[in-house]
Amino acid sequence: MTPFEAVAEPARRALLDALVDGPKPVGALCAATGLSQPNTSRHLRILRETGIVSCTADGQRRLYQLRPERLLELDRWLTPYRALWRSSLDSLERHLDERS
Amino acid sequence: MTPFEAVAEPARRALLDALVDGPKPVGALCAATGLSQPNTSRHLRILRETGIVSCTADGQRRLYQLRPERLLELDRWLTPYRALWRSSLDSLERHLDERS
DNA sequence: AGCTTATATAAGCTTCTGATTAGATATCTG
DNA sequence: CAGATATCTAATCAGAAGCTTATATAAGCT
Repeated sequence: MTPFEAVAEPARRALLDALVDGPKPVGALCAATGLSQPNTSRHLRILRETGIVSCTADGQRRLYQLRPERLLELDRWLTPYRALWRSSLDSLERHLDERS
Repeated sequence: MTPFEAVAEPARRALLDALVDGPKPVGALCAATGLSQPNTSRHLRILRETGIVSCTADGQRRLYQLRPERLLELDRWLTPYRALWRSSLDSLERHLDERS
């Protein structure tokens, strides 16, 4: 799965957002997102197979951790569009400047 | 539809990529992407309803144009992750520095 | 007006995706 | 070992999404 598709699902974005401040076990992710446990596991698996998170066993729990490198693909894809909206911001600024 | 979902579809990314260098009519977008005409129209409609492209009539054709502002949402969402992968790049650099 | 080109829409089909329920596996604790 | 806890997997189902074919609309041309 592409990172684009992985991140398109709101539940998965919620999981990722919950992982920004460090690794967490599945239970904590259920609590943070309100997803059912099986559903959490399913989405975590998708994220894991996409390479966006990794997981390490910790006794009876599994700690999930962000592996943000793959999100670089999103960032790279955005690059040409960034240039565009910068230029539209610029023209907005020019417009405002002209009016002031 | 969120920009995340809009951009998750490869066909729609292809359409957007084809629009980076300026507005184009539907026919040109079909040719550029290899999508069938009805399919192109369908995806363009989704992009239009999401606010990522706009369209203006030009005689019998319709010129589609990027409206990249909504993609800013993607960029903003990426922000915290950017910080993370920067720090992992930093630690990679430190690692390489130590070895040199 | 009649024909052609450009685009949009509708119907139908198939495939995919997400949620739930139930059950399996493994670890911990007493 | 028995029971409890944490997590994963499988089965099932409903709804969404994409593609194709066929048709409609509208603008241009002769």
